[in-house]
Amino acid sequence: MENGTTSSTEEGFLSRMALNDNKAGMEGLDRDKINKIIMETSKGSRFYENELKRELQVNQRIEKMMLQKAQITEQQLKKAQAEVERMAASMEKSRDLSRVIVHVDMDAFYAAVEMRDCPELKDKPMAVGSMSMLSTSNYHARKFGVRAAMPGFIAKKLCPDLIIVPTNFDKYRAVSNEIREIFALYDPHFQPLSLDEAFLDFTDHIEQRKSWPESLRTHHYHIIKDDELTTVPEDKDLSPVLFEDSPVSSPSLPCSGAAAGAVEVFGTSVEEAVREMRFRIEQKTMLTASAGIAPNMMLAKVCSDKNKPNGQYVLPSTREAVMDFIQTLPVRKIFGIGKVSEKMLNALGVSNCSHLSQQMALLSLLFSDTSWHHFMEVSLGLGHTFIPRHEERKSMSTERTFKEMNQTDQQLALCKTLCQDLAGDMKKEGLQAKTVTLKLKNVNFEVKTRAQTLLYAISTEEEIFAAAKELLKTEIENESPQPLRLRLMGVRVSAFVTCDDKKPTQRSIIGFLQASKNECSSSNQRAHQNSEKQRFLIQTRPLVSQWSQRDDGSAGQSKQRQSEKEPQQSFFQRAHALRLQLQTESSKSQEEANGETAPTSVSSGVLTSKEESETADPRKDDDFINPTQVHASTSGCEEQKAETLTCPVCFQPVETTDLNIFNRHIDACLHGRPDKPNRSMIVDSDSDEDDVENHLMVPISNVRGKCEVEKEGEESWLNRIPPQKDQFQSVQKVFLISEEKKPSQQTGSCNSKSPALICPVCQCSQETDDLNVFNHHVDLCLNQEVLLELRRPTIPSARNTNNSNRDIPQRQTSKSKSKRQDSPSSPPSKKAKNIQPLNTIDKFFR
DNA sequence: GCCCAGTGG
DNA sequence: AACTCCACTGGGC
Repeated sequence: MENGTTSSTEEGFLSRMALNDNKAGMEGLDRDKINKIIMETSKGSRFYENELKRELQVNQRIEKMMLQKAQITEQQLKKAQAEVERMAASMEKSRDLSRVIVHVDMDAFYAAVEMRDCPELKDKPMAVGSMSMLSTSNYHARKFGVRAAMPGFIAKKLCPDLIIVPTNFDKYRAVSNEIREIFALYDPHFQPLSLDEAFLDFTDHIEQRKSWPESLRTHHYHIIKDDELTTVPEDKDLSPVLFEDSPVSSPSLPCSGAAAGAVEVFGTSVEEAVREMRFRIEQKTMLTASAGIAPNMMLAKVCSDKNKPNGQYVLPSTREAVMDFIQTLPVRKIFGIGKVSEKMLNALGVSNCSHLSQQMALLSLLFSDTSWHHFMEVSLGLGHTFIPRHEERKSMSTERTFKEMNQTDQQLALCKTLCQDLAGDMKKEGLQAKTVTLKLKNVNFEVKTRAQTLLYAISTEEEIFAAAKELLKTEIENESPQPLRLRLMGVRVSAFVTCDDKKPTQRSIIGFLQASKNECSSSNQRAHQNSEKQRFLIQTRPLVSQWSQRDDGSAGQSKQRQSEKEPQQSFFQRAHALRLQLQTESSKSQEEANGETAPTSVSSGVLTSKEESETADPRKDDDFINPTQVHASTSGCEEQKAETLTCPVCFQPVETTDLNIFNRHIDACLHGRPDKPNRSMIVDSDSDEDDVENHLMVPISNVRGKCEVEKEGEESWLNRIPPQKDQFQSVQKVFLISEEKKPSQQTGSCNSKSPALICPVCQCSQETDDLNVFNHHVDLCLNQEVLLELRRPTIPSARNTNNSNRDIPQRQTSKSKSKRQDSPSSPPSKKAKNIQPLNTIDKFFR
């Protein structure tokens, strides 16, 4: 704790190479001895030299930071302290202790699987991997300092008797599927982090479990017979104890002798439920798992490590328990704080979480807003209280390490092979990408990446290689006349644009609702399937609102927003932005009513031969918004009277200019007449999330210069928002473009079966798979919880102060940024009691 | 959009 | 003699 991995600085530096014993089963090792062996084994290698270099860079970073620290004035610190306290208070208000989050983690997973399948290994130190890298080790080996992410040859030095078993991922995947089946029994929306761990939300299960009869909580012991699991709870004995020094599996169970008919009855508490889950995992796979139970994900993750292996730890859902727990927690235990961050924090005298809160003012001046906000949450024991749903992958890559390769032809050939592999993988998932990135590592372990974004999406080996080859050639030329001396090459693709229905991957409502603009809208795809009529492609442009920006990973800020493409907005961003928009509009509706914002006329304008010819172009797949299209589509618009708005549900004009009223009408339509065919139902009786999305989008478009267009019996709305008039700089466009794509490009559908739906606002599970009903519920939640808060007039103005500058003198800037970030819960709180749910949303957005 | 660095499994 | 592969995030430019 005191000097974690930095103890071996007697060697000079290289703390980054020292043993990281921050892992279960590695307590009380002779670190100095182990580090000595590690260093001696590594010294002089190119790898070591490179690590030395990187260590130096980190040290320079720290020096720079200390210099900054030295320049901080008392006054600045004071001011920062005030800000920190304000922030802490507002975060405190967001504390939600009502959820029961569980993190499950298999014990030494790969190693355990191998030991199970080869019992001779059970008593021996073993690891899974190769001489160059280990994936994991058993607890026996950990005593020697052998651990995951350590090269095998070093491990062998530490433990000459170590047995290294090659990885067998197919086997691990199979076991993983087995345990996931069990996870799903407790939370169908569990979130896997890797093959062997997952987050589960037990809240609902616990609630239901209360009324379960004993029979539902009774489980049989299984035994092994002829290499097969049977459920006969008799005779034989099964002792899947993998770790000699770990408590006998489930100490509370009647031990394995398992008298005839051995059963175990589990209680109704959380602990019992989790114990039951672990019991089932063990019975099914003969492998043990550990679990952490806590009110949020951050804490649950830490807790699962607490009683590893084969144990569990409950952190009571009280503020006191949480705060006590957090105080002594080493910062390195926090997910996201690795060796570099730890070292930087250590340099500031911060090694555990109580230091974290003590030094928060200082940290707020030295770290980025995102960083110190995260620190702050950690120090308060806050974390995500609901589990985000699985999202679409963002990139796909393949890379290979090899002996020095310096021949150009070899390098090109390898590059081609990589592209081939990658194209194969992309095909499996039906992906098309626009960005190709080449990764190179030279023999000195220096890594370079070179990327190129194309105007259109690609997927074949030839296409990828064409881009990768150019990147590679450039690097070769840059190096010439010296040869490029490589030890690794990789190719990655990203900026995906397709959506394929071959893989009905289990996606959450959020995932479904996520609009990747470049994707074919599946509702439209379905529209094509369902009606042989001309297709419509509804295109959206990103809504850029301050708040919604936070969603895309909190960082990218403008990264994605600035680019004209890939908005990747979540359903929530949209809903949020919609409310924002409605709110603004509502307050301005008077002015607008007098025609100042004459609706920009847009019309189907349709599709002209030009369009049609464009569809033949592969680029068309991008569905990018082409100004000429926009323009073309404005030709035949009919302006609608300012006094009426057309309801996208019932298609009736609503005589109002008050957008709140209008919005209520829409809600009423959805709610009061769920059976009435609405737009989404027309498009697709299978009603998927994109339809919901469209429902949400349409009113937005109507809000501003609305213009209804009729085309072949289907309505759509097009509009343009003059950005200069939009105080949020929110832009929402819906374009109507005729599509004549080849069927093969259109048939994609992002799945259709709705999973059980959980409202991201109130987090209640909604007993419906009707997305209109669900949407209505979300609408209500948003209305109640968000709209009210959004009415506060201070929010929009924060936008203008959006310079990101983290120098200390610019504290002001940083503050306004942070103010913006926590604005949902900052002071002006006549709605104080509404703050809680808002912060939940806030979390969601991160 | 490009690139590097950090993190975790 | 020998230090992976993959995905993602954040920040600087």
